[in-house]
Amino acid sequence: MGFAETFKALSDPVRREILLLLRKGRLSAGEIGSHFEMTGATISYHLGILKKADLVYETREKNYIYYELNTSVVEEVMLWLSQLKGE
Amino acid sequence: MGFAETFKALSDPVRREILLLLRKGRLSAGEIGSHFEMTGATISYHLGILKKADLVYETREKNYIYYELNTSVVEEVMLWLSQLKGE
DNA sequence: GTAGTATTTAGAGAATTATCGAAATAGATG
DNA sequence: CATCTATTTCGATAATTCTCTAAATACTAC
Repeated sequence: MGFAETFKALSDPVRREILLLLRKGRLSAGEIGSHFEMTGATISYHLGILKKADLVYETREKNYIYYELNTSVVEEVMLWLSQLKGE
Repeated sequence: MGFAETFKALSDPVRREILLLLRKGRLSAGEIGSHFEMTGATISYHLGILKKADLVYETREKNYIYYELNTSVVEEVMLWLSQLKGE
């Protein structure tokens, strides 16, 4: 939705790391979790925040939920930032 | 320093608003504060965070402390974000 | 339907953050 | 130096955030 949610979502190092992981393509919640020393519940919490910020979206398949980057919101953030420099 | 501090600094709506105010040029702490319904102490707290994140710098003059945008860090943030999209 | 795997939701505690009022610092001016 | 203005720092509190464990949901496969 608004920038508030997006910037908030980007402000956590775990969530930024998740976004970086997703650069190479979609991953299931479990695969994402395996990169961190945290419970699945905590990862799910972070994924929920990223999802609410529209930074990722999910696709359900079989037993899994796959997460994928949504770069269009990244663009919007960059646009917001660009108004700080020059113009 | 690191992105952690910068993104954290950007994650608060008051601080983002302060950055927008500074687009038009430097402002004293008091002038910045006059745009918000908060005590000077709180504004000072936010300015401290922006300063630590290198998003603003201060110049002291007379009785005042003026704050000014530091756009170079904004560039770095945009660079970080750009790695999420493309390539 | 039962059992098993993947993930989320709920509830709770610890840590961090935003805010305030009051006191402290810095500089200007009489 | 005494006082006034601008700003920050301190100590405390309320709110938010991150993390966990345990329980719930969703889907698969037998």
